[in-house]
Amino acid sequence: MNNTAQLDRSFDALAHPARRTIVARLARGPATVGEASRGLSLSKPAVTKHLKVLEQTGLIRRTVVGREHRLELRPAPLAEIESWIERHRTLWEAKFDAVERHLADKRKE
Amino acid sequence: MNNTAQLDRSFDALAHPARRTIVARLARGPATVGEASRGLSLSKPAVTKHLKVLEQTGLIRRTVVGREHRLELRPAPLAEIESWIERHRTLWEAKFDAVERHLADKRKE
DNA sequence: CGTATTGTTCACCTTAAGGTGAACAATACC
DNA sequence: GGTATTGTTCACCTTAAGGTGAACAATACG
Repeated sequence: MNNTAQLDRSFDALAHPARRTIVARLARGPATVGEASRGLSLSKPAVTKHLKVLEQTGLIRRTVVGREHRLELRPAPLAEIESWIERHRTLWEAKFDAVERHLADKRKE
Repeated sequence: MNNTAQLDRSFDALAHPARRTIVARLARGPATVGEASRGLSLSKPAVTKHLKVLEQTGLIRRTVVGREHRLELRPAPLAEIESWIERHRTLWEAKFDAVERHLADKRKE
């Protein structure tokens, strides 16, 4: 459940703006390579590499149909990241609230 | 609201297991550099560099008290990441559900 | 068949990330 | 004052990430 290596890859995959753009587009629905990378001013090899990262991370899936590659988002890694963050953020908030309460108690004295 | 550069830095900061470990510890409450990095088998310069990344990303804050540096988590970047992911994941789920409903409708025909 | 389209692979380059040991700085302690 | 502790800075090394143009592969289209 605490798969460090997978989280490494997921965070890393989303650290690049081009890859986040692609993910954001695929969140709107499947697309081909050309569609998913339109407007990113990147060479084709660069796009290919970014897609490979996303694919190996498990963030996207590819189906070759004719000469096009149809890409679709796989949200499981997103959910994993969200869960990791949510866990630690709320833990921190709990601690913080405890301190707040403690200070409030002291003010009452 | 859509601060790409900040998201770049935040995702990147959390992509390294050592930095995630430090963040996880600080979620339990403040700690010194030594405490926060205990058990990570890393040289001191390496720890210093990781802390610098976390600090510049805004994920931690440092208060020098005597010869110790007291570190505390700043959860805002975590919240930003969580929000980005949540937005796109739910968008995808909405699309997915729409397809599911469409298929269900077709099965009824 | 010839050619346009979609995308990958190849060979390469440059930069930055992550790591180290050694030296330094500042505070604490006896 | 001398020394231990806490942490950073310095100088360096190695590897991987990200980028490119050129060539290739496979399908589509006239």
